Amino acid sequence: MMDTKIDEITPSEWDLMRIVWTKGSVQTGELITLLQRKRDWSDSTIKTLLGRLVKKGLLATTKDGRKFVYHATVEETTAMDETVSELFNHLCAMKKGTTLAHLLAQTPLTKSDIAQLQTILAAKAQDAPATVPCDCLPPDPAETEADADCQC
Amino acid sequence: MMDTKIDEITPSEWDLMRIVWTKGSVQTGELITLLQRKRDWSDSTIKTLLGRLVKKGLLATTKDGRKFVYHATVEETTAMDETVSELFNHLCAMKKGTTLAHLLAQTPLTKSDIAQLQTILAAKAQDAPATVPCDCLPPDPAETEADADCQC
DNA sequence: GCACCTGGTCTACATTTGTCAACGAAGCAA
DNA sequence: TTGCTTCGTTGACAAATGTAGACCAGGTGC
Repeated sequence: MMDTKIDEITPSEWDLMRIVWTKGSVQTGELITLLQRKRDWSDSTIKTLLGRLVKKGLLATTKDGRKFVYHATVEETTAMDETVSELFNHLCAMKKGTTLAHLLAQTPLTKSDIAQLQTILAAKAQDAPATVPCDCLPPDPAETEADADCQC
Repeated sequence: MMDTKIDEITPSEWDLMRIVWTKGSVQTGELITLLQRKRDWSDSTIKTLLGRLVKKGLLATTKDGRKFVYHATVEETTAMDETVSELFNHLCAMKKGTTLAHLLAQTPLTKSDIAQLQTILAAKAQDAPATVPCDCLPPDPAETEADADCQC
């Protein structure tokens, strides 16, 4: 049961995937044309990437005559969510709030996106803690629950 | 002019950096002790990573007697902001809102983080657009501003 | 029917990342 | 002072990534 490792999409692969997601399904030729408007890659390079994505299980193919038609096996939003969550997991818990603020400020959002975010925040505000401790230092097995060293 | 490529911190390096950021400055020994509580790495591995981080310009050293004391050359929040922004830059503009919602929902935030985010959203709500178009397809040079194909 | 495209597969090679072991110099402890 | 410990430096090697050429097979145009 080939579990697609969504969180291992490389930067180059994102460019490919985005085209596939947006078009729904594509054939090599079209993909190459589109991608070459953005990236200065040779046909070969794109074909290689395509092959690797199929091997990784992120793209699947169906035969159309003798050609392949590629389509994504995961939703774009799922991939985005997982990738972003994965990154956040590696960051200091205490500073995520600030980072999110930075991110929100610079991301173009629609009115309805904003409304949705506001709803979520309002709900979280209910039982939000006063502090979220830094989790950058691995816990000392020989230490009682007092986060001795963290200078955050 | 050695510009530190913040956005090229590898997962392993994040673990190292977080300790340095949190402690302010560390010596090899302490760093190794702390990291080994979390990662099953040999001393060698950690020393190599340390060396690479110095070479990348993310860590700087000052001599304390004959040992080195390592300290970060960029702030943790700066690194977090840049890395996260960088990732977001590769994602579909139209779907960022949903991804942010997902992220906000699952990230522990303090009351003041939430308040800050709410302020930002309130401000953005003022002149937020009704839609943010998908930017996954590279623009066709021969096409007039009509995003013909985007099925988003 | 033959020459050409188009697209799939293989091989290739440099760089980066994940992991280490080995070596050498500088202190500290006895 | 002699040896153990600590730390910095090198070299190494496998896997992943970025990038591309070569080659082969099935259609298409004429």
